[in-house]
This record gives sequence, C-alpha cells and structure tokens, in this order.
Amino acid sequence: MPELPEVEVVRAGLQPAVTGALVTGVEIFDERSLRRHVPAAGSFAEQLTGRRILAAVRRGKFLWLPLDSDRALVVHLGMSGQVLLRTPGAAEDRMLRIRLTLEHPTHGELWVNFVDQRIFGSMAVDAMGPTRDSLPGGYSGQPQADAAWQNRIPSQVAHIARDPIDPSFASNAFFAALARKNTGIKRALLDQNLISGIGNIYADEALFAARIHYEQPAASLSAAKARTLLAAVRTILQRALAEGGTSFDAQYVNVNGQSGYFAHSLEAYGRQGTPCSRCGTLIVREQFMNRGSHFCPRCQRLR
DNA sequence: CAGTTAACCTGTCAGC
DNA sequence: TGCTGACAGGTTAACT
Repeated sequence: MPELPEVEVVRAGLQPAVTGALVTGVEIFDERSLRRHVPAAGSFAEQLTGRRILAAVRRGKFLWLPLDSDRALVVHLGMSGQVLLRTPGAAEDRMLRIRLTLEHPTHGELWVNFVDQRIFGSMAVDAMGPTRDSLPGGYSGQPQADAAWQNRIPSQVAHIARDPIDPSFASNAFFAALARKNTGIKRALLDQNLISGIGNIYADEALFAARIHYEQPAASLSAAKARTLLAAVRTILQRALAEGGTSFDAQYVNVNGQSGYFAHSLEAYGRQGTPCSRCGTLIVREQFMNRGSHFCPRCQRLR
C-alpha cells in the first residue's frame, strides 16, 4: 500500500493492536522480504523475539514499531505490501512472507501477517538514532513527549524528509528547496528527500487541483503558486485518508483487509480519455519516469 | 547535482 | 484455452 494515506490507514490500525504487546514468535516464509534488514546486531528473529512494542510511528511511506531495545521494526509496503491482523489459527493468507505472533496484555494472542505480492516491500529491525531537528520522528497518534523513542528515528529512515501532514513539516524550507531545484515539479514532489509520502497518484491529483503541468520547472513556481500546491497536497492527502485511502482492487487494504474509497474521487490519475471535471477536455496520460503522468492539457499548461 | 536506466518481483488483464 | 506483452501505488544503486 504505497502512498501516505494508505500507510497511515495501516499505522492507525496497528497502533491499538500492537502497542504494549510482546513478540513471542517470528516466522519467515520468504527471506527476500528481509532485504532491508542489516543483520549486524543479530538476526531478524533474534532481535524481535521477547521484545515489547512501544508504539506505531509513520513518516511518509515508512512505518516503524519502536521496541524496548532502542531498535525498531521498520516496515515499508513497497508497491504491494499489506499488514494484516489475524486471529491465530485463521486461514493462511496468500503470499504471506513474514508472520509475527504477539501477546497483548489485554487483547491476548494475535498474528501480524506481512503479505507482499511483488516483494518490493520489506520488514527490518534497525537501530534508532536522534532526529536531526530533535523533534518527533514521525506521527504516532498520541504525542508522548516523555517516551524515549519519540524524538528518535530508524537509521534507514533518517534521510526521508518529513511529510506534509507532519506538524513539524518545515514549509519555508520546502519552498526554498523548490526554488533551488533544477527539475520538474512532479519529480520534486516524488523526491522523498524533499517532501515524503507523495507517490504517483497523489502527485497527479495535487498538480491537477493546483492546475500545474507536471513538467513545470520547480523553481519557476511563484511563491503563491507553491503555497497553493502545498495546500492542494495536504487537502488531497487528508481527504484520501478520511476515505480510507485509494484502492483499485483488493491489493490496498487496511489491517482488516478492507479497501478504501478514494478511487471514486480521483480527477486525473487513471482517467485518461475521460473529460476533465472542470473544462471537459480529455485527460491525457504521458510516459514519465517509467510510469504514467495524468493531466488536463487545458487546465495544466506548461508556462 | 540532475537525470536516466536498471534492478528488485509477481500477478492481472487485454489482445490475439 | 493458452500465449505474449503491457502495466501496476516504490526505492535504490549505478552510470552519464
């Protein structure tokens, strides 16, 4: 489940189920799902078994579960990852790669199934370090300023920029970086080191809402236009989150396997050949970065 | 530094 | 029915 809203749906679903739970079992069905695990301080299973989970945190499309060992279980869903909560003994999920068994003090025993068709996603145990700005590492539902994990971040997530719905997102620094970028605006929106959480769907939707062509040079946007774009990004992400994310099929689901509804609200992504909701011109799809860019050629002109 | 390409993978769908 | 090719929401490393 790729972009920010879909990952946040997963985080929010995990939080009440895993916070305070003890990891009692780890089963690995496909080692390739541990691609990002660095076995320096011990194997994946060794570092998890017997540890307690303290929270569920997200920055952009990265999710992590801080452990009582100053490490964290880092989860990235890649293109097709799912995290499913199951009652032990439930029927096997297809394409199950990793399973954790948890013992929660009040909810009892639980399976956390990591399912991933394409195996671009991964789980890893990683060391935590301080955040560069000494602010919270990401979004975790309830702020817990006194918690040791709060202002720390897994080493493999440290290079990822804050996302636009993070209260600590530095808008002015983002605008300044845009003004310095010698590249197209969509490439900049997809650059997770500049702003995180935006993928191909929401980049196209935000650019449509702000009426900006995807190849418009980032540095050429006026201050007002850049502000409009950031506001559009936030609005789209929040609306998508409120509707449970975007699902075209059973691939992108919450921890209970349910789809979101935002696909009905898409204005540009996947709508090539259908009329623009503003002017009736047919939406166009062009090849871009080995995928598609969808836009209205009339509303979104290159200037 | 910016941009391109390839690599990592499996499944689904359209067309023949 | 079966084959082939195109396509899919992401990230990273290597190269120009």
